[in-house]
Amino acid sequence: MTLREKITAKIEGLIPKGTDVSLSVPENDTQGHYSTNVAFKLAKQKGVSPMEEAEKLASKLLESASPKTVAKRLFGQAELFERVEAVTPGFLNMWLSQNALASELQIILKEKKNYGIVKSKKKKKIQVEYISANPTGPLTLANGRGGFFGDALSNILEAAGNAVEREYYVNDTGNQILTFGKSIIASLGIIPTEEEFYKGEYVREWAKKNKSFVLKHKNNPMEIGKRAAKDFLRGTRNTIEKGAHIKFDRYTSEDRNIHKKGYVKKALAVFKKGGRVYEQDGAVWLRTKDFGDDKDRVLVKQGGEPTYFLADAGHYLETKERKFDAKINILGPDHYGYVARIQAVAKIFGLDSRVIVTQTIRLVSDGKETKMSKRKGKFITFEELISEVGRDAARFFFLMTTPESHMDFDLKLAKERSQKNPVFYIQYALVRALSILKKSKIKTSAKASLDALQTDVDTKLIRELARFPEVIADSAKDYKIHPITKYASELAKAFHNFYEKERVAGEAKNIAQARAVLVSASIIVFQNLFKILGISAPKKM
RNA sequence: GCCCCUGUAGCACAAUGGAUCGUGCAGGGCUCUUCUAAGGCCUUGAUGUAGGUUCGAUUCCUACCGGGGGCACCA
Repeated sequence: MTLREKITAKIEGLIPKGTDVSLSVPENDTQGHYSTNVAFKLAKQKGVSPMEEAEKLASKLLESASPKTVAKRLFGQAELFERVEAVTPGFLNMWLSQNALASELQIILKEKKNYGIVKSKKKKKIQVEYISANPTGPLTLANGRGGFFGDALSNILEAAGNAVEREYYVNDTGNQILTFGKSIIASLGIIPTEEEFYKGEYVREWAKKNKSFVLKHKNNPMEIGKRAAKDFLRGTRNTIEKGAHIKFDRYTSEDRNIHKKGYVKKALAVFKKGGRVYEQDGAVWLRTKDFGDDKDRVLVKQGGEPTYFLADAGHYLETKERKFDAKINILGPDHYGYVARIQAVAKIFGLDSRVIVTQTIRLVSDGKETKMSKRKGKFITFEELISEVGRDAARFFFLMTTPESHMDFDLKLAKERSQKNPVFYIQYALVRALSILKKSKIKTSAKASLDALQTDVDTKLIRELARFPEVIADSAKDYKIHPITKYASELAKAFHNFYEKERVAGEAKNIAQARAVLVSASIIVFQNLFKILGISAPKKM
């Protein structure tokens, strides 16, 4: 039970059932360690003044604590609050007791790497799909953004007690691969180029490197496209896994896992059986309008060929049949138009589905916009970003923002700023913590008395540590990552402040031992935090 | 034209309908005899415009003015 849950439970016990109690952590300590606006809600229900309600609640909270206090003290525990105050116009501010805070440290020491992790009895099986870039070239920054987001989101959902599969869906067949193959042939001047061909430098490079293969199969562009796609996917996997430390459990092949396993036909059969399709102009359409889409969508083209959309439907059916409770799909902004139709499909299959659309990254250079285009080959690749600014800096930089923010990105500035990236500030805090324990040579004992942790700086650090499970829980609920990066900065700030203001080595024994516990707990939380964010936990810098 | 996202300080970003709008970078000033100064402390500076709802609006609603993206039998 987190501190927040303990407080919430206490308040809920004093008010009518069904009233939502929400707690906030004020930035200013004079407004309490935790604060609630529940008095406003109660006042509205009863038609009285919020201040009156807040005052009543404040005295009740203190009363409810006191009868048990004596008994609790006998067992070495004290009450939750040190102080509760009602403040105009009706806020209820609460300060935790030193004992309540200190006991949280013992929990951290006991749970170690499980601190902040929810042990769920009924795990939900969730598939998270991200990146899924076409294997027709290098990864873009937008791919990278989605990749970092998906990776961290998967970590968070796992921490919240779910079983997560991280999936990369590879479109390794169909029209795009055909076009890709043709583009390669055209890049050698064998056939004339066309508007929709891929024209990046990487296309020509691959063609040159594989010239004999291209010449041999110049009448079979699909073959060439598939071969090139395989090569690019290998490069992509290398960038993602080794370069960016983005993990995947499964690379699902559209060709092998979906088409060849019959899921495309199966999906169509389900649609037909459910009366969701009709024929028009020689094509087969799905009634996605029934589910809020702008228009109905084609499943089978005039020539009898399935659309990508139908293949994607097959993919969703596969996910459903593999017994997932939910699927989260993280798409780039260029796929926005796709959301309504794929959600329609999910609904038809009865798959709990959520689509998160990340917004564009606008590439700027010296204040001017540079257009990114994969087909024209004008873009900064994800790989370049990682090698220029480093993986931890790149990851943190992207995770700091909400997915729906439109970022302006300047590689030159990013390089300049990579040295000043907040991620180093946070990692440095861990390094300092490790250093303290190493230099002071004090053994951390879980049984050490923590009464000596009395200064505001000590208390502030404990409070930040105790927020960790709360932040993780909130993020999992909202599918948001950036609050965690913000929390990481705040925790690091509290630690650096502690480092400057208080000492461990050289203090009286009881203080040194208590602070050693505090430092150990900090190390545990930093390490758990870094694991979830996917950044490295350095031992020295 | 229709749909989605978005407008906060010089820059990049935060803010479950809550209190004096936060953080980093940049700018100005202080700070290493002490567990790593990649640190600490102080400081300058912002909600696109006009209405509305509310005890309370950066947040919700309307209009306007900007920015990005999407509107294929491509994905």
